[in-house]
Amino acid sequence: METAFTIQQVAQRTGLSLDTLRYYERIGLLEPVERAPSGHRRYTPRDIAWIELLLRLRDTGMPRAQMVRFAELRRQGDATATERRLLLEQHQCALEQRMRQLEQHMAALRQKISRIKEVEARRDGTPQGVAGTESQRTIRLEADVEDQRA
Amino acid sequence: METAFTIQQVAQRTGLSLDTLRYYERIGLLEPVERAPSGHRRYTPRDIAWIELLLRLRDTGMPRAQMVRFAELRRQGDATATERRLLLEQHQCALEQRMRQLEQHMAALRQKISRIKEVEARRDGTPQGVAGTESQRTIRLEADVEDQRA
DNA sequence: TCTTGACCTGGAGTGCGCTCCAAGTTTCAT
DNA sequence: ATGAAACTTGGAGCGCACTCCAGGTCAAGA
Repeated sequence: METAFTIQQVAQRTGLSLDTLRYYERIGLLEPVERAPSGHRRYTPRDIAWIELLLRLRDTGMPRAQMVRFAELRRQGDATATERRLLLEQHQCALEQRMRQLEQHMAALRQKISRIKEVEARRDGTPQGVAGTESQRTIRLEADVEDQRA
Repeated sequence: METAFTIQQVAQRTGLSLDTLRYYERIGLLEPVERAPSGHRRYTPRDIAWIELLLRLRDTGMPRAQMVRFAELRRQGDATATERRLLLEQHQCALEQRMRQLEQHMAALRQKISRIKEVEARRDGTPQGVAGTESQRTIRLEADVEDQRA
């Protein structure tokens, strides 16, 4: 009737370690998992789905406290649906903002890379006659580093 | 000739704390900063530019070891330009991948939110006659949570 | 001169998110 | 029946990235 998974199987499916799974339960991210008569944990597909959601939230930078809060709300059932939705929407906003910031960082990074390329070009492309000493070039061209004012 | 900033000023400009600035110097992210005769740190605009680059790298998730490596290369001057560029390009790739992953998480989040909205709609939109007990609804509708199988 | 505030150093402390360990069951294949 | 593998618990340990503290020096205005 109900498929049940061992902690090992869940670890494989989710990529979490056994220790981490138990740890998440300890800190309240997972509600206490069902047990076999032996005391071994038996995870339901629902548990797995929940873990997968948690991982998304974690990977998108949701603070631990917020995740615990979300887990608590979930335990209280559908009555808290709106509150949970608001929490997720808030997180969504934060994530959007974060992504915009990353875009900006990316642009700056691209710029930095092309500045370094210029340095490389000057270095490789101006081999007038014989090779000058390394130190001369080193001193002359290091300017790229401080080019970063913007 | 050369503008110099106190640690306080740099903290304000960069958003880092005094302690963090000193800490970065200790672990080699910043090369030893110039000192006033008194022993107080005097940061140059170049230092600030470097810190700003570091912050970008940090905020885009570059591992600390890689940042230290990058700092070391920079100290060695233009001779290491290519190596530095490769390092940045590698980081850029990692960042692109990360951003794609975030997009996916974002999509999943949107889906999750609309599922919760359905729950809310069922709850609010089916007030046939009188209000039923809270507990009844709670049990019936909690399905949304395990809907997360994909 | 005195005091206040900015700065210095070395080192200890913190919170997060695991990760590892020891000592003791339980399960399972042979 | 036996031994290895899987599981349990409570608690200690770890790496990161700061953050705080004590005890001292330095700078500048009343």
